[in-house]
Amino acid sequence: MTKLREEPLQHLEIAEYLIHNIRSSVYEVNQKIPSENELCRQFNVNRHVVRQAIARLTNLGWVTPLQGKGCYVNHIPKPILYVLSSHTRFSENMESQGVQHKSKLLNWTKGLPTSLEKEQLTLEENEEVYRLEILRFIDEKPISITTTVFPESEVPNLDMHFSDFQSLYGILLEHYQLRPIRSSSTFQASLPMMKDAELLEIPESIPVVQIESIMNHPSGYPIEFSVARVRGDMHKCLVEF
Amino acid sequence: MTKLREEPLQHLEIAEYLIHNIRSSVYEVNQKIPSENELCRQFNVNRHVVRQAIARLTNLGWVTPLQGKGCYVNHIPKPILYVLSSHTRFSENMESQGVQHKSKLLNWTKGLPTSLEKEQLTLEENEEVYRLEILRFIDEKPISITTTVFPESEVPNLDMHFSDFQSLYGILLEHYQLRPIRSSSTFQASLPMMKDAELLEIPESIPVVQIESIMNHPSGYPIEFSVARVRGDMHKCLVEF
DNA sequence: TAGTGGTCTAGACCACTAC
DNA sequence: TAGTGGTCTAGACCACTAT
Repeated sequence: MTKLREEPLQHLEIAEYLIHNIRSSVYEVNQKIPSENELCRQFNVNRHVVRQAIARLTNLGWVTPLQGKGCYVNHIPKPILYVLSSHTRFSENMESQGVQHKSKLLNWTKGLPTSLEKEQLTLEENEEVYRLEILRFIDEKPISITTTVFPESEVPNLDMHFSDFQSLYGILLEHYQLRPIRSSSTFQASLPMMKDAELLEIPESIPVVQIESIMNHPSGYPIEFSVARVRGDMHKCLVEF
Repeated sequence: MTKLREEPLQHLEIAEYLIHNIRSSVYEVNQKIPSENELCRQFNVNRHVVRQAIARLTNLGWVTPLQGKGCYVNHIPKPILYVLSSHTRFSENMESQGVQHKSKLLNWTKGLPTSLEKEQLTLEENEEVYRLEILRFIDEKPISITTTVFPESEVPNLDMHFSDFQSLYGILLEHYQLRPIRSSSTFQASLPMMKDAELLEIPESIPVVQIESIMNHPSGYPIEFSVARVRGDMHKCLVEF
């Protein structure tokens, strides 16, 4: 009996075949790739091998399998440009590019800061903070989750203005005549936490950029510390010097 | 016959168990986790299920399996801070933090630019460029790959200075009295290309930050366009305003 | 030689979707 | 009901490492 299989790594070959077909639009965006059983017949391999190949594509963000339906080719959007400067805000950035956007307040708390927050905002002992979690959308698709923290003393009764939440900076400007100025930002690529991946509707293996920013009061002291987790594939950040 | 299995998703449970044990240092860094067969016995499941769990950990960057040896817990380094400003360079950044670093010229070419390069460097028709690929190390571990492009006219005979390559900016300063100034940078998270993942010695599922920079001549026109792919887990970029 | 991870086959049952 | 992807079992052979 001669062995049918001469070269190993069939799952890699199948993965490459599939990626090639996606790249060359043989399988079109938002359409299905052939079913697992179909690919088994096509390559004359066990279903497990096909599933290994598809797992690879899923991890790399090419496709999303849906139980009972099929395995769909993802739409990889052209990344939105986000200009990082001392004065730019999310809304302004999106509007300057003519992009339809939206924000949603996921939840908020008032209480004692973490030690990191305390340090970044140079808070006094026992000073309380407002902590907001905001989910932002572009073209109805979630793009980022931001956790942002203010000293309670700077924005007293902030939560009174949360009904019909639209824009954080709208609230600050309207009710506190406050226009925070970006002092510094750090950014880093990482994999999302499971909770963030769910909210952003991406698999756990799609990277996010984590952007930590410190915003100052116009008179110079820090009043906001925020940590944003942004879909890496939808977002490109620009800094000019 | 009662079914032995009541709840599904055993591979997820095993993955969580393993991650928990890594977090709490039951399995220590640079040490092995139990072998696949060991875990099969421990959880009384098929080896395939255990492998699914380990694949998950591998994708998330927790462990690296080595054929014939075992599956080792990765060391997740504290990210190096890289300050992005108009004048900072890689070497200076590393030295200011007292970090041992090194650069290696992987290869270089001289020829016509791509359309992107031509646009970014505002080149004339048929103007040639030097294109260098540089691999950088911190503490002997690869951290980034940079493709950097110069108009040939700005650095004539650049390749004459590549023997004993140490620092790109050293060469520019010594032989051309040139100190490029950062004009703008964009950054974006993504998964590495296969070739980059190999050079950076990371699995394909570990994210990288892609940083595109345009550097100007002191008199203001662009003379360098570079694209760096940096290990996301080893690198944190700081911008001050 | 024994143990490890890498690959593959063959077959089963389940949950979900479409019809 | 048929087809899809999700999960799991049982068993095999391979390549590599340690001894």
